[in-house]
Amino acid sequence: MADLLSVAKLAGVSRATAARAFSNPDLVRPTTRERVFDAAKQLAFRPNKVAQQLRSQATQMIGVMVPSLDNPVFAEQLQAMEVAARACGYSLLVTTSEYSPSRESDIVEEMLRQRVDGLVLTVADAGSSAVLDKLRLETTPCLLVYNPPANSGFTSIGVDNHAAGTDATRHLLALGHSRIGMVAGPLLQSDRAKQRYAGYCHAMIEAGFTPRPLVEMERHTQADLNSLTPELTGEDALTAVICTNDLLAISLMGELQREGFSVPENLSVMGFDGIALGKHIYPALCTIEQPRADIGRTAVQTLLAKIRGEICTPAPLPHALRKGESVGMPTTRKFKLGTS
Amino acid sequence: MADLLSVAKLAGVSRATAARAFSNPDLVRPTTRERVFDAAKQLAFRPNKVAQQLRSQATQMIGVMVPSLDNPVFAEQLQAMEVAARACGYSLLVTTSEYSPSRESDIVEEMLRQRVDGLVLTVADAGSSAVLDKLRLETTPCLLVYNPPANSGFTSIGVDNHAAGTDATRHLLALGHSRIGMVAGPLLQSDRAKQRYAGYCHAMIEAGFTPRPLVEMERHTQADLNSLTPELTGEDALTAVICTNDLLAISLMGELQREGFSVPENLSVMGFDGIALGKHIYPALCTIEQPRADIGRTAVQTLLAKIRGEICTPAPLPHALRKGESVGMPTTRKFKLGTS
DNA sequence: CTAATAAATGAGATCGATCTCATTGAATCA
DNA sequence: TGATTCAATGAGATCGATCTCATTTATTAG
Repeated sequence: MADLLSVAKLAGVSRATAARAFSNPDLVRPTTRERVFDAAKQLAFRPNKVAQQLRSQATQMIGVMVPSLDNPVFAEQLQAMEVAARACGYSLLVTTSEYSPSRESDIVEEMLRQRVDGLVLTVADAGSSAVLDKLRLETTPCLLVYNPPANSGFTSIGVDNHAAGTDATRHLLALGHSRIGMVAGPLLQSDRAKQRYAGYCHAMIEAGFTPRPLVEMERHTQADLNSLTPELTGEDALTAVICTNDLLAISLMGELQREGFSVPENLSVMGFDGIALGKHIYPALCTIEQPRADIGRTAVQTLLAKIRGEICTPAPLPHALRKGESVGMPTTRKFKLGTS
Repeated sequence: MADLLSVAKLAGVSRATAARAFSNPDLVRPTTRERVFDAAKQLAFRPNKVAQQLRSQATQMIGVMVPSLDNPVFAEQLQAMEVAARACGYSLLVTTSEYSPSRESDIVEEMLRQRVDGLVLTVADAGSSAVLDKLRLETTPCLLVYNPPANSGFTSIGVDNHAAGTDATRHLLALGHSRIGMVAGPLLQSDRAKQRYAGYCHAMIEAGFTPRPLVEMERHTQADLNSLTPELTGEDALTAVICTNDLLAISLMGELQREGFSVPENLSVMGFDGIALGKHIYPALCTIEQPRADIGRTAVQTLLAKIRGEICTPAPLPHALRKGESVGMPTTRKFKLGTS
């Protein structure tokens, strides 16, 4: 591939002049400039970013790490980040940790070697994370997304999970539910889930009810009806559940319907995240919508500000309750498992 | 950040020796090597990939362009690619074209400047694509995903869309359907959709029925019931529809149910792609499953082979029919729109 | 104990672009 | 016309790692 030197030779100028023709055209006499451009076109010259990056000590690349792109929450956030980054001339180096702390460390090390200008991470657990401990010692600007800011010492973009959990619960309480449960994925996903659960507890107690223990599913994104069965039978059977993410909620609804129960008549189901698909299924998923696009955009903008050396600590972004058909008033209609 | 030179100085050796201690340890006397490693640790030395890339003329980076990460098909493919690439020591530079041809060109140019070792693209229309015309003149290895290989002159990873369309249609025919329609997103998404439609026509004719025209929705991922209404009423109203992607199918099902119709009793709905969520909703989406993870993995492996200079033209990957509750036998149960 | 061979190391060039500083050339003024 | 100033350009260093080739040091053989 043609380099600047060959362009310069063909144009009969020095490398310096050829470089200037591109980076600082005003400093080059118009006729000379044109000769350089012509030469560049003839040779199909394409500037080498790697060389520019080495020289300028900046890559204009942002390293992004999310747990998994199989979950639309992260995919949709990434989509927004990509658009925002490209608009500012930055590229995204994308990796997935698959919720593995050791992979998290490897990935970040790799990205630092690549000299990304900044990092946007969603870690499994911001409370106790080897990567974050390591990053505290580094100078590369760094930002968390979705992870609660508490204790980590890092700037974090996301909603107030506690308040969101409270709001979700209050919504159900307002409809008359009192036997409300909460379902989460495996513990790994804990930090967000914990805060949401805390918010749930807060709302329950506030309303004079006793919070139930968090029910843990084995997978992040797939509900297992059996784990929930005990909570759905007996006198104080649940009338509503809140899932800590939408995929869990959607698959739970599916399982229920598949077993012959109906949502929300037998059980109201709420989700968390607000993935686009939730609106289109039937019954439409009632959920707490995180402004995913906003989060992605804000993450990029905040990080770029940090890279420029500006100090900025963005406020939590507003979440919103998205109503949906998956939640109704509590009914007396009894749940009879195994009768389908 | 400490560089090799400072490490070398601290260890009392030349840059060459310090470099060798890492890249070719056997050539360095053990005691010297240890001194270098110690110095590296003391200075928190972290090799600079940018410099290595410039020197070695290889970035170990793959440029990836997909239309949008809001569609789980692409997100899931990307997830698989990321895992496969990292396993081979490659990183992914990820971009989204948002189905815009001009953005496609910009992105590819950008990635070539970044000197990615190869490109994996899903273009809007492989038949008439400015990017592909440009890439034909380049030497950077390049690969299409999902785009049908026909005519483009590029290696392409994906399923046989024609055969898949035929299989989908035959499945419905076998259940007794004959009034089968097909629904697609806007024309942009044409190349895949067209082939699938052709497959549908093939199967219809083969069975002695007249294919219906392709119904186009305004959005890629959201069905609009009104556009379909004419096809659902009257004597020869459809009993089944095939959507050219799962999101379309899922939202169509939702719309139908929301209007008081039931799937599959009033209308059988099939999708195309096989996104993970389709299995969990109710009724579970009957669809043609593309081996997304396989596609991602194969794409990476094929591209890496190309980068190594090997010649390889992978066969189309096998698609599979995923049965689901969204498809049933045709019933005489009449469709009455506006009666809900 | 010296010559020959092998092992270990260093000096310097290279990848491609860009920045600083010096130099050339032209234009302006006295 | 000679001095002064500014525009235009070039030479060379730099970013950080690595490769080639030459040189030094250690090892073995004769």
